[in-house]
Amino acid sequence: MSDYRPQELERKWQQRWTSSRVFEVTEDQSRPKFYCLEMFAYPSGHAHMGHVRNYSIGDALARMKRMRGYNVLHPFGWDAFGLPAENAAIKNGVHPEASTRGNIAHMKGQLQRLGISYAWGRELATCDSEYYKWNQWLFIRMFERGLAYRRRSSVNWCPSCNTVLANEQVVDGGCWRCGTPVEIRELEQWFFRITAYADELLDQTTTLTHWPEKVLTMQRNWIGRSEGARVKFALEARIPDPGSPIPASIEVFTTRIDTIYGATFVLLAPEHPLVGSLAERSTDPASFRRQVQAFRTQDRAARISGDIEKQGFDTGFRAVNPFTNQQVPVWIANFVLGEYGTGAVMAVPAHDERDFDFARKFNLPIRVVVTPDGRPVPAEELSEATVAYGTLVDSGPYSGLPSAEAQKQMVAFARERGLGEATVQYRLKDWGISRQRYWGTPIPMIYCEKDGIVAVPDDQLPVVLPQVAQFTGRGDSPLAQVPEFVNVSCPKCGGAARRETDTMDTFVDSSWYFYRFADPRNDKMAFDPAAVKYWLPVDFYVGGIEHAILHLIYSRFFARVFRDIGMVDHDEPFTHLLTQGMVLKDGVVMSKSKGNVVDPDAMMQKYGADALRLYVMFVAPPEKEVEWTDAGLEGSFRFLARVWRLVDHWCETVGGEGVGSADGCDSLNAAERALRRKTHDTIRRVTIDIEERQQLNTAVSAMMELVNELYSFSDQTVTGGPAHRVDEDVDHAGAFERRETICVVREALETLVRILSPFAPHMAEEMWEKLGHATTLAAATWPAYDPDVAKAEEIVVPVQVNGKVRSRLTVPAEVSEQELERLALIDPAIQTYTAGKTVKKVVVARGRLVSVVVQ
RNA sequence: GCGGAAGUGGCGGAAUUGGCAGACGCGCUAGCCUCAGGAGCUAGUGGCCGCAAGGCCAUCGGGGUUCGAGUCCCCGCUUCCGCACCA
Repeated sequence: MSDYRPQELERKWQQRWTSSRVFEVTEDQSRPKFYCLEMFAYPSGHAHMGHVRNYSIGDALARMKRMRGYNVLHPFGWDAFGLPAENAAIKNGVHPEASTRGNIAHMKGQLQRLGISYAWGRELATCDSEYYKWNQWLFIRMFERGLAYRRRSSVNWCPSCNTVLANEQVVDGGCWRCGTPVEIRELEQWFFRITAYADELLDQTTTLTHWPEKVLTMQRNWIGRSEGARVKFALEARIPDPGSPIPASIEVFTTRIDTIYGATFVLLAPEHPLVGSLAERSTDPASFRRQVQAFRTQDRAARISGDIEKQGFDTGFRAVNPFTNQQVPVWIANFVLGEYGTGAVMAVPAHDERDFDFARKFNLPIRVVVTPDGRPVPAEELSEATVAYGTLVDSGPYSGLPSAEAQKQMVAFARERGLGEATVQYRLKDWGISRQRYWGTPIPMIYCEKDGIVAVPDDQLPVVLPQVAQFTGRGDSPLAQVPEFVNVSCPKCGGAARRETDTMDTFVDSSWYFYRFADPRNDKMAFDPAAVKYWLPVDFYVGGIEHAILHLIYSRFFARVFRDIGMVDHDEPFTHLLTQGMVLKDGVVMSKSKGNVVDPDAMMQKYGADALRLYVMFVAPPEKEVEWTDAGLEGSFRFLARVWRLVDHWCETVGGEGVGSADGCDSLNAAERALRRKTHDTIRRVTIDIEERQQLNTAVSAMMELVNELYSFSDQTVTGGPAHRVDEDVDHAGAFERRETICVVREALETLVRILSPFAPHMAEEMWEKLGHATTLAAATWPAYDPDVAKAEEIVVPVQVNGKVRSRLTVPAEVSEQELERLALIDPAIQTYTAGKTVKKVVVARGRLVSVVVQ
């Protein structure tokens, strides 16, 4: 008898897996491939429970699929560039490269102790020039195609991180990383034209049938397509014209052109390009500018704290509603967004809540032009805006038309007259990728006085990140401090030029790493298209919901870019997405600042990696949040110890080479048949739970049931089952004379060990060995389920009378419906309820239930 | 406000197509074993009534469909998540 001591045996099997290279793969055409991927890790220094859960889930699937005969690619890597390493450098002077390498080494050790079946031979880190060289290569391809471009723009600036943020990285008005309120700055920036793919990214969400609905919804909302029209409102010519000419009209964007007869004023965003000219020509330019400035500064800060009051002022200028030909006042309003649509809107107070509030506050006219039934309603009767579609009233020739039809005709009219046209607006904006930081991929561009913006020639890639000794945290790009980096000769004219000193957003790195895993050591190209064609798309991708927008939309964008430059032949990179829930402690996310972190290393030290893995999969379905409890982990440990004792008890008796089966035994007694049935039914349940449902918690439950059954079987079979043997240490081997018992138990144990191996691989290997197998379990075959064996011979069928269960019939599984009905009606317990009453109806659900209705 | 998901014992959670609600585990109770137990084994564990057999009530609340509803439909409540002045 030996006790379950996970630590030693886990080390043993980890070493064997490494030395036998069982998890390394090639493009084996003879087997179906399966690409199982967990989101790679930022090397923060320590793996946390979220990592443990993420990788345990992925590993269970990878190991199971491998045993099912798939050629499984299961790689891991490091999202190694990023701000924390650089901020640490500013604080304590350790170079980001050094701290990152150290963190990777430590975390890799942790993951190896967890026993995740990674193909470590394919490991990559994005901070290696062998990797980021291809970021640069791809950037240049995008530049050539107009998908990467440079422009001056207002950008989100985090004053704490001292760098720019993409729109996707601004959360509640603050930095996604540190929460500091975001400021607006004007900078020259590089952008990726993700909007060129907006429609495709939106439309193809419908093809992602194995993605969580929640993620698709979030992406759809983020892209935010809305169909409408741009319409020009002519500016009144009465504007005095000292100085520069100004546009003759204001273009507005609207989704409700059918309400244009109710457009009684025009609103401009404080950022609208026309504002300067209007100020200049206004009666009091100084006051005009002061008010605009107040709105501009107010905007961001106010948005963080929540609602802001609607404010605005009359510019004094007038525009003409092109449908009514009436003059309407032009106001500037703090709630109109400069970056959406045209930065100008036609205000229809009767049919838009915001415009209604604004009109009421400033006493502007309201006109009702759409009603549910086409009957006019006086504006005075409105207590709030009516936003719904209906029938037009007081709308000239369009009166009486339904909204939808009116929209069509009005757009057509506007187009004919050159007043406007149908257009589509997106909430999605181009992806700003310039970062004024050091620890990232240098943008491979050169600025020449003569030739302008010039790409670094391919044969000069990579542009290697230079060594920088001092990290000051000042707001400018650290690379600008390195003259030998900055000063280059122009690749075109050879004259003096300077390099771009910004680096790329690290989300660029993570947008295509899953392709690189297919061919990670290629030094001629980003990846061999043939290797990617074999492995991609990723069959199963596991990661946190926090990447629902950022990473997952950028990756879908990059897949299309690679497709359009001819390197991949699919549209979508991830077939099946599983977003695992967070691991909480005391109801909140574990974090150092809250002091509620449970350290995976400590848990592995105490209970072993297998128990930890099993626990995080058993505690709840993968996508749910879970609350960490030590007691739960102990329970999982106890279960493994229970399995251990069971196998320990039986192994000498039933062990042997080759996988055993009870197929040949045809003289099984009832207990043996029952155990076989449970064994095969467990295979069925666990297989479906992992492969089809990813419901890992119920897979574990099923195995626990089998173990419970094996214990009772042992108790029935021999005096002193495994329980007693612990203390008595008696050799019972001689007690088993029945060959059938040995066959059935062996089949059950070999099944159990194999289906448990995706969850507790080390212990499963050890038990597999104890059962007499010389080859590694990691490469063993998943047990086959025999439906005939799993089928019960006898079933218990409940019988209801008027909806309440009154009796149970034990009948042969093959029993007919007629026979079931007959048996139910003659059952004494049922007859006590039917006596003296009329049986109105009997419903038989074959194999499930009999329902008798009496009156 | 808009959009999404979900409400089941003391707790985490089960329940194929509408078919025995509460699998499995945690916790708790009792017994056995033990020098000891934070080990192991056995049994019990939704509520109420009952000595018992058994009965009644129970899946957020209220209606409905059905022989039969946690599951389907309608109304309402609550919670969580995402977006949020996007015209």
